[in-house]
Amino acid sequence: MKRISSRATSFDVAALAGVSQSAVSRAFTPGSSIAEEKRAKVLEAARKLNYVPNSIASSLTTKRTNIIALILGNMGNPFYVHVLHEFSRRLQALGRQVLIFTVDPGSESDEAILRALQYQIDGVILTAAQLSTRMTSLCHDRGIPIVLFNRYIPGSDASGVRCDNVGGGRLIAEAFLAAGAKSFAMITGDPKGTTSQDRVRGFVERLMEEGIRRSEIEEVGGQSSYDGAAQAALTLFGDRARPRPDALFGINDIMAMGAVDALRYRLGLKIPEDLMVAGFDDIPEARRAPYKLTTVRQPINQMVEQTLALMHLDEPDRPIERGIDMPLASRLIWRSTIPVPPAYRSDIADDAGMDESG
Amino acid sequence: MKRISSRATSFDVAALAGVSQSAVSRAFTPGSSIAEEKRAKVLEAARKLNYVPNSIASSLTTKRTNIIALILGNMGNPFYVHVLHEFSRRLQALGRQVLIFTVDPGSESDEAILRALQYQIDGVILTAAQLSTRMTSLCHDRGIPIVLFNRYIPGSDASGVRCDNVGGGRLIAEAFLAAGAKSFAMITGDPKGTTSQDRVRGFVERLMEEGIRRSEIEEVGGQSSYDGAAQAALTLFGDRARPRPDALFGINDIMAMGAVDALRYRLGLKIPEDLMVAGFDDIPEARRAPYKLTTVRQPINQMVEQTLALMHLDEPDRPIERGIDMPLASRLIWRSTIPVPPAYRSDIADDAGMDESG
DNA sequence: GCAATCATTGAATGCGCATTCACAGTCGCG
DNA sequence: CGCGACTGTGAATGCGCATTCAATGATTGC
Repeated sequence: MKRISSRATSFDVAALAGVSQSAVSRAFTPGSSIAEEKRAKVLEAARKLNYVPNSIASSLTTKRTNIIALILGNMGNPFYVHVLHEFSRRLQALGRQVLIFTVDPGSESDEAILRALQYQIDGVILTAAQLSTRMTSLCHDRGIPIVLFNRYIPGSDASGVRCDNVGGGRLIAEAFLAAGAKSFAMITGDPKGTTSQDRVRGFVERLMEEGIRRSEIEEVGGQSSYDGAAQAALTLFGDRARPRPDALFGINDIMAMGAVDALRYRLGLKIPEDLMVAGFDDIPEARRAPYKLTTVRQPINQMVEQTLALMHLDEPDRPIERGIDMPLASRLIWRSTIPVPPAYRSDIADDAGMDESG
Repeated sequence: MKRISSRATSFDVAALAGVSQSAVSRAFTPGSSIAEEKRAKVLEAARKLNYVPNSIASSLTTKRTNIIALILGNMGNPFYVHVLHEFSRRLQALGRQVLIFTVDPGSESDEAILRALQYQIDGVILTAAQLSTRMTSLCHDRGIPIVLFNRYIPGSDASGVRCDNVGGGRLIAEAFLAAGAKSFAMITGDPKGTTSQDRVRGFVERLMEEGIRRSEIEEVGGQSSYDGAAQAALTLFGDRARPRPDALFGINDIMAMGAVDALRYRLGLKIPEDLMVAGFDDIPEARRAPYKLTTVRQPINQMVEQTLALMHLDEPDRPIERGIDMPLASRLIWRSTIPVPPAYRSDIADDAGMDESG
């Protein structure tokens, strides 16, 4: 059995193939000037030696690692898992690698970004975490694009990609109103996050247009999780003495699901008969039989594409766009947690799941 | 506003601090020989220049990148999401970075491993994907440990970490029998995976000990997903003409959940009255109110620790253990999809969720 | 048929850092 | 008071590769 040298270098391959090291490098670099015959010889030698090019070494000279840092702030929310999956797929297809960092929901991402910078990453995608201006400029000074996913930071240099959360909130208010709701409640998430704020704002805004006062809309904040929302639902609806609102907006699907389960199984309420509920995101779980959640669909694939476009990985020298924020349109998915008013009958979700075009 | 040089190098820092480049390197290397006073001077200069050490460059000399490749074969199963999260947390705490690769469930991981090797990763963790012997030796020849998570490959040099799936399958058979079940069915997953095979084996083995013949145990394979299992459940139970088995084993929780929903909402069956169901894994979703799934808990944290131990990241020169496979004990979590027999009353899950000790 | 162009090629260089080596002080101990 | 044992230090080197540069032979155009 042939003893194979572990970690052969381009020089080893060059020696075996009887060519220069430059030639080996060229053989593995698409588009470089090398005779097809010679390239074949090099590849053959490389195969014999189990040679694997060292990307780390090459990135020393090229200044590109093809690594993208993905910072995840809330893996407990399936929405972000879905996002991770989508980014992973797309970036792999583009020949990029994904370096993962998980941080506690809503906490600072500074440490993670610092670590990422040490690895000379080509870009940063940030979900559900705070971003300091110091880190933003640290990245931008180095020509590293940083994109906020599903959030934006007012006044920040960092660009962001998100859907129209205000509009989405309005859609939900609209749906509740159309279904005849008169009194309203919300379970909100991270109060520092613009995502939650905007959804609330759109929702409230629309209701106020109908003459409902803000003070009449009950609100409870919770941990941005299934359990947090279940807890919040109990504090909102557990008190039998108070009149019960007849519509509940869960600020995202996973929280809406937590609320739905608490309402049904702990308080014995019927949805939508006793109470209508809506979520936001349209995660795959939202359409499962126990939930059939009426919700607003985020155009994940569009958002992912937009994010990649903002990073313009193919033109690394292009100056980074600062502070871009182009909200994408979202749309309402009618299912079963709000009675469907006649005018909307044709909109009922066929439930092919989250669709590709968004 | 001070114009900050982008990407200062250790030489820049050295110049500003009035020391040699070696000193800068030492200042950032814990445990190296440098006077505290000088280190402080270096760090001060580094701060002024926004210097971030280049891990890529340093790994060229140290031969360690502190990057671990994590190959995920089935992100649709929350179990693996949980696993990813756990690895991410642990590895970050150990000062390692996680490079993610997603591959289609059950497909070859060769391409992903090859990409990982280019980045000179320090180790590979593989979940729910196939592994060729060629890749195994490619890694091992380079001294890179590769650990299979939640599976093993008979005859492979790669070590694996998993729970006692055979024993877990037996626990479930046991539970069904204790609850008085007489006829049985299974929805199985990836037929190539030892995990599914072993669970089936233990389950069938235990039933056969009670005189039940293998041919009497109905089995349908499905896509290893919620939807795949829902589909499988309909083919198993949709035929009203045949006698209905009174116990169904879903090979993992996400599939059991898909089956439960299909049985309840499509076929109108009551669980556990008409039919008992069990899953496997004990994912966080399993304990939610609509499911309350009786299942076998995998000791995730133990498994993660075991995996890290097998990679002995702190002793990179230690030879790699080949073909290690030490199944960890699993245990049954009683919830509501199997009627709890009197003898087991004290075992009912308090449902604090997946616990830390496993 | 000859000069000008072009496609290939290898030697040399540098990317940013850790590490080795030799050397200058310091200290301890007899 | 003196010599070995240490500690701290900087110059020099090399990690594995891409790239530049100059040189070569091949090809084209006229």
